[in-house]
Amino acid sequence: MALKRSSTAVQVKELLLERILDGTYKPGERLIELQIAEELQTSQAPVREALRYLEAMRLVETEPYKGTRVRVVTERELEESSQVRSVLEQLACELAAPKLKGNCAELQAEADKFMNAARKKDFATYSLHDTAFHRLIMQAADNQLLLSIWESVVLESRFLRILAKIGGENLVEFGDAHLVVLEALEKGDGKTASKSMRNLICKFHGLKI
Amino acid sequence: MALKRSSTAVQVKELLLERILDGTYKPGERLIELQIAEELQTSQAPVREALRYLEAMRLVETEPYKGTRVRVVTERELEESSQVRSVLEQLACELAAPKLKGNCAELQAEADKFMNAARKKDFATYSLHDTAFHRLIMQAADNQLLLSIWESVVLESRFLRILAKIGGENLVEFGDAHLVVLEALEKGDGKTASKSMRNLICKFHGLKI
DNA sequence: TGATTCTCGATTATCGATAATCGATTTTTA
DNA sequence: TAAAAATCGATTATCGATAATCGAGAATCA
Repeated sequence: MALKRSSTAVQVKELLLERILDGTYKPGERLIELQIAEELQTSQAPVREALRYLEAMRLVETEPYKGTRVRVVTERELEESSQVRSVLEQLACELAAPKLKGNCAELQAEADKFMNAARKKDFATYSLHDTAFHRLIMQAADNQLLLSIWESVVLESRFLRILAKIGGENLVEFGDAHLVVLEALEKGDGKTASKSMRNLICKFHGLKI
Repeated sequence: MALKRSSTAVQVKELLLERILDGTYKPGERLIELQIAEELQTSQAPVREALRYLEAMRLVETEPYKGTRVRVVTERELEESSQVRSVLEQLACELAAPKLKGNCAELQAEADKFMNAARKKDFATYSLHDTAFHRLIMQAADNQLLLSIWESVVLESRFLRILAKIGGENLVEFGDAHLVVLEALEKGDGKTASKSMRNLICKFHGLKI
């Protein structure tokens, strides 16, 4: 029963992470150590450690004596992360295909949910299940490093911004493209799945490759 | 002239990083905060922050109240990192090809050096220039995220361990495989370069894909 | 004896205080 | 008056001290 407690620093990290992702802290906003420490009834040291984690995750930037800010992700960086994501997911499809052959019930369930949301133009729900769909594939690939890099890249390319770019009109089309991947995986055809996945990410994220 | 000072924590991080990579600290070895602090004439706090950086880089592992150890990279994880590396470099070749078309002098220089080392079975020199060769391509891809992930993955898959697996006998063959990539890049043929690169990494790192 | 509890030194986790630095504002100076 | 210097509040960087916890061995007990 490895229920491990976690240090204050880790808890602070989790909280700050959540707040950065849900937009409580906006891009560019300063994170003031003593303010956070006081709010969370702790001291400066654990907060600083938490910020070092987030810095390594590229979610915040720190300059000596100037403090820490939520990183502003530029359009260019968003493109960069989509490029990287496309090959990470391509690899995941190849690796996951054998395991998912004839075993795609969970994937199908998520696909149903995001297709439903797509028809209703419900971005939030769409995003939730789309991400879950992709994460299932990443997990099935059974490569810890791949998964952990993917998680951090997905954080970087805040999904909602990508969806905004795709636009409500194309949401169904975008969802449909996922079904091709799903079919290929169901058949265990990693080659097709990985190609389709890469195309889907590149196409809808506006990459030319 | 952005010569920025760096905090004690960053300096400590750099030092520990160096020592982990050059083997001063062996895998599994404990890093004791107050010991390091005393050695470096600083206090515990900056050392802890440095360890948080290294933790996020997956170079060390920390358990609450048990301390921090240099991570032991298993054979399995080495494979995982090679898989990831193969697609990162594949992408880099695609992206870098236009820029490197007819502009591969630097790459050629590194290739000459590692081929020379390969013939002499000089692992250390080989490793140096092989890494430089790959890094030039990664840099030419002009994607900061890709580069930074690649750097961390390369750290993870300590190169010398990979080379040991390849063995002195095959070093020349391994080096030769790089020349195919080089030729394709020189022609600006990203498709061929990226395929050859992926094959080369997979084949010599013992992956089946 | 074999298992359990207790004790203790080592180490990590956290805190509160102080030093160093920043940026903005005010004051001084030429 | 415009530039330079001094000042000041806010914040980060670092330190030293203390609390919490761990692991290993000693002591205890059945």
